[in-house]
Amino acid sequence: MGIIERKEREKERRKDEIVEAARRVFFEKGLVTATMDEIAEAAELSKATLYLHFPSKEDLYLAVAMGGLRALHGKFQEIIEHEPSIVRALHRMKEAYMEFFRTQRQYVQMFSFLQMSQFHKQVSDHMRSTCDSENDKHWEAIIGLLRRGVEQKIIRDDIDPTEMAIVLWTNASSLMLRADNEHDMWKRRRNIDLRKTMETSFRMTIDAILTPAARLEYQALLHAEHAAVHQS
Amino acid sequence: MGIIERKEREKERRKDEIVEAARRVFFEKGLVTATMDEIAEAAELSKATLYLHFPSKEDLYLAVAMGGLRALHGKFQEIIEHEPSIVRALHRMKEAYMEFFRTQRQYVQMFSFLQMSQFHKQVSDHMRSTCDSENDKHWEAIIGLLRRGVEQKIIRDDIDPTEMAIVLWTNASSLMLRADNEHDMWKRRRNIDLRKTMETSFRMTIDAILTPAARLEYQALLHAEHAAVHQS
DNA sequence: CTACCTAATGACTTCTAGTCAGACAATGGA
DNA sequence: TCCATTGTCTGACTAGAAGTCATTAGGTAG
Repeated sequence: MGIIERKEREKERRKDEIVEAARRVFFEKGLVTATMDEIAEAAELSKATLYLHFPSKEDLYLAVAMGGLRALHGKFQEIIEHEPSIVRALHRMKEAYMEFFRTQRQYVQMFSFLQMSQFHKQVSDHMRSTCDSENDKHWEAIIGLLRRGVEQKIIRDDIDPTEMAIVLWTNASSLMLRADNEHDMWKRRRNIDLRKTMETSFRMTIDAILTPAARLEYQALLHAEHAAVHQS
Repeated sequence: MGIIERKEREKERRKDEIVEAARRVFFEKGLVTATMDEIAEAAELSKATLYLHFPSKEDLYLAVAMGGLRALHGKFQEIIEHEPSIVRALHRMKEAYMEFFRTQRQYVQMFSFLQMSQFHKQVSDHMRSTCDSENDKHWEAIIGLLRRGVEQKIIRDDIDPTEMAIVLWTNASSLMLRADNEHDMWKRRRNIDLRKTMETSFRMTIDAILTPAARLEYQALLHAEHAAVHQS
């Protein structure tokens, strides 16, 4: 009869509206300072209605974070599917990663929250498993790419693709978080640019896992880009 | 007259008692779930008394975390001062680091909290600057060691000691946090031991920053240790 | 027109961080 | 010995926000 489906759709849309309102409020105030009343006001709904759709503030926060993760994952997927060169794909994923957080800084803290299990006091099992499967997709994509790299002899065969995916992603995230919090402090006190430190760290890791031939390709790529930047 | 000094001492001791009680409660329940009433009970004081000594729950939490950081820093300092070989010092610091968090897992989340600025809603300026100077000491120690490494041609001279200190510490911390949260998940789903991943990541980074001669020393050290473990 | 179902809400409860006026205890002087 | 002072401590309180629920409103089917 179609009415049920329409209601389903409307319910989903309502949920999305709430998440979008929550995103705005959380972006501005962060998890702790933002209140459900403020989010309700931003969504032009009553607080009780929010609780019809999300069982807790933390669930709502995670829904916002998952939206961000999906967006970033989409960019990665796009690169993985369309870039034939694995070396270039890794490089472009790093660029996309930097760009994503440069333009949407607030996701840095949100993604880090996923790791802070002691703050997950009220997260529902349903949301937990949603996060889980979303995360799994993300890991699968990166691990798959590295695995292909090993098969194609781009990446050394004594490297475990899964381990290396964890190392790359975890290191990038944590340096990004530090940059988000302490960028000015390091610049001021010790004249360190944490953005550059991230680049250094990434480059070092990639250098360490590539086969000699691939390393040459990577260095040529960096060199070309360097030249291009200095030309413009 | 000595009485003032005695009062000072008693006040300090009282503060320490509160921190110790808080540590027990925070270790058991984490920042969010633990309540000031519980901590007051554990300290055998009223809640109002806690607030005479610490202006907020977060301040108290950070005081506990700083106690942990001081303890770890002490172990590092000990190694730095007494171990003449920089390669061995780095290795022993890694061991001390792993051991510290193996025996006191709860500090993993606590240290990570330092980076989650969005949760610092009520931290006093005084505590902020205490953390700051405590952190600074810690960084100075690691950076100093790496700088000596460069001077002694143990570490490659194109490495910036400050940058590398940040990379080493940040990467270790973030993998430790992931291991704390997701160890079982990775073991179960993909048969990955995150402890080993941490070792791999550390070894790779050290390998990448040492000069060729020092790298031989490092590999010999790992080899000897490996043999010793297999013998016992 | 009525019965029903779902979405929505205002008013409510509960919990906990943080406050404050006043009790209590130790010191020091008369 | 007694009083004044100072600093420590606490029970009872307030404020604010998460989460709940009985009730209302609006659309749908018979």
